[in-house]
Amino acid sequence: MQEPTLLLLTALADAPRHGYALIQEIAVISDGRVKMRTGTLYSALDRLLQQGLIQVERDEVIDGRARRTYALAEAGRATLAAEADRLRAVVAEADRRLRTIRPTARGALA
Amino acid sequence: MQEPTLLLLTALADAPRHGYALIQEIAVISDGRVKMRTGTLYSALDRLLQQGLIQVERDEVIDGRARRTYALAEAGRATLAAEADRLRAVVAEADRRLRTIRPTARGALA
DNA sequence: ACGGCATATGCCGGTGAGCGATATATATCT
DNA sequence: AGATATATATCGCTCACCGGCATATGCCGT
Repeated sequence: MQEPTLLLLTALADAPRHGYALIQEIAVISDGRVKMRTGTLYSALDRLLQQGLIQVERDEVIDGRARRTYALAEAGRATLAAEADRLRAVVAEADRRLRTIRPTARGALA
Repeated sequence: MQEPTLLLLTALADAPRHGYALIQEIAVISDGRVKMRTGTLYSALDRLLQQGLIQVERDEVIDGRARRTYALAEAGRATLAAEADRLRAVVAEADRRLRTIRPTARGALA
């Protein structure tokens, strides 16, 4: 799973949201660093629907504009939790190794 | 940055290693879940060299077999640290949201 | 009245990482 | 002799991501 997908599932974890709201939510989550393009968003939503990780919550028309709201499915919830666990482990390992004194690297302290 | 790349940089964070050793080290880091293919490995190493994130530590011949050892460059160390920070934040956010009671989801408590 | 911005969804083509397969070569173990 | 481990390298396919484009409405400022 790549980061845009991870961010999408994360953005849906606490509440259902529609496409445009997801773009804004992801900007907030990533502290403004990630501005997801609609090409990425809607193709990812299609894919995640296909995989059963998310589901369509409802279709509405607000002020003449179509709005489709997506919700995280149970499978998506489980997938996100598993992915978070895996990444947490890798990040912890990276931190541990970055703090290690490097035995043979040029210019190492030891 | 995708996960194989993250794992490669992590595997080089504590000590320089050659290609084949990296495959094994990544299997250890990922608790046996990731068996990196040589196609992924060597093309990634080429790319990371190109980007200046890693460097060639030395070339040797051990028991008649060529062996090229790679080391994490300073830029790679910084990149890995930054990536770890970013991922840690996203994972924390995912955890927080997964623990949140969902306001409007079907069957939600509230 | 008109331009620009925000809201909102959707498609299309290019790029590039990842991956499976394949090739090559040596040493060791059975 | 054959299988397994060590070790590097290349090739072509696929697919997620991304930039760009298209479409449409509502709102705000001038």
